[in-house]
Amino acid sequence: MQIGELARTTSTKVETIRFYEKIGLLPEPGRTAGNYRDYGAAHLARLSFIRRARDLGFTLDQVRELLALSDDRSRSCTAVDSVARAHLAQIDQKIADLRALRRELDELIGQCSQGAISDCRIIEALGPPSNARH
Amino acid sequence: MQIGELARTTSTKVETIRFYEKIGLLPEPGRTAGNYRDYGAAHLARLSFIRRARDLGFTLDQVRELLALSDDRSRSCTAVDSVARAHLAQIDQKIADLRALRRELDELIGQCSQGAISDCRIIEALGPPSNARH
DNA sequence: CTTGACCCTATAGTTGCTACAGGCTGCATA
DNA sequence: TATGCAGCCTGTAGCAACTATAGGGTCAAG
Repeated sequence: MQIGELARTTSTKVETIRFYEKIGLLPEPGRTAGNYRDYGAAHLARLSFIRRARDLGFTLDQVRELLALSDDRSRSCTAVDSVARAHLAQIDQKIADLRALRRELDELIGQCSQGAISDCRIIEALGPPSNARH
Repeated sequence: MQIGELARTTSTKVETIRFYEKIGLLPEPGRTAGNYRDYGAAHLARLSFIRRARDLGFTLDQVRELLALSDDRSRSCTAVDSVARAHLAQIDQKIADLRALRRELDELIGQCSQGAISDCRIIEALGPPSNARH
C-alpha cells in the first residue's frame, strides 16, 4: 500500500503522514525499488488510532502516551483512563471559557445600534478603561 | 512611558508588545536618547484595545480589521457589528464541536472497567474500524 | 516516448506568541 | 569611581500541528 492510498483510507493528508513519521509517531515503513513508502496493515491500524485520538482532541503528546500504553498490553487500563479523564477535564474547561466569552460578546453586539463608528458601543467597549481618548 | 510600564499597565509581556509592533499592529513609538521606546497615551489606548479584543477571542486579523474600522470614525458601525457577529458564530460552532467531543469521550470513559489494557474499551475504540488487529 | 498522476526530500510558512543570546543604558550604592 | 543590577535593545529560534511550496524522480497508459 503506498502513501496515497493510506492517506485516502484514513482521511489524512500525505504530508501529515510523512510528518507523523518524522516526529516518530508512525514507524518508518519499508520502501519499494523506486523508493516509495510501502505500508502494511499494522501501519494502517496505528495511523487510524492516531487519527481517532486526534479527532477526539488529544494532543500529539497524549496520543504518544496512549500509543505507548496500548503497546504494553499487560498493563492496567487505569493509566489510559486517567489520560482520558484529564483530557475530559480540559474540554470542560474550554467549554466553560468559551461560554463566558460568548456571553460577553453577545452583550456587546446587543448594544450595537448600527449608527456611526463614533457612537459604536463595540468599539467603545474595546477602548481603554476610563481614559480620555483624544 | 517605557515598554515595561506599558506592559504592566496592559498585562502584556514586553516581548508581545515588540511583536505587535513588528507585525504592524502597534505603531512604532518615538525613542529616547538611549534608544528606549517611548510610549504615550495613544499607544496605551491602542494596546488596550488590542488586548481586550484578543481576550474576547478575536484573531489578530480580526483585531486588525476592527482597528482599521475604529480609525475611520465616519463609517457605519455595521461593519464592526458583522465582524463581531461572525466571531460569535465561530464561537458557537466551537462550543458545539467541543460538546459533541465531550459526549463521545465521556461515553468511552464510562466503558473503562479498569482491567488490563488488552480489555481496555478506550484503546479498543481508538483502534481501526473493524479489521483484524494481528 | 511522452503525458500525467503519483511519489521523493527539504525547507518555509501558518498563528500568536515566548524564550533565549549577547549586548547596551541608567540609576543606586560602596 | 567602580560596580552591580534592573531594565532595555536586536535578532533569532522555538512551541503545536500541520500545510504548502520547490524541484525533482517513478511508473503505468496511450
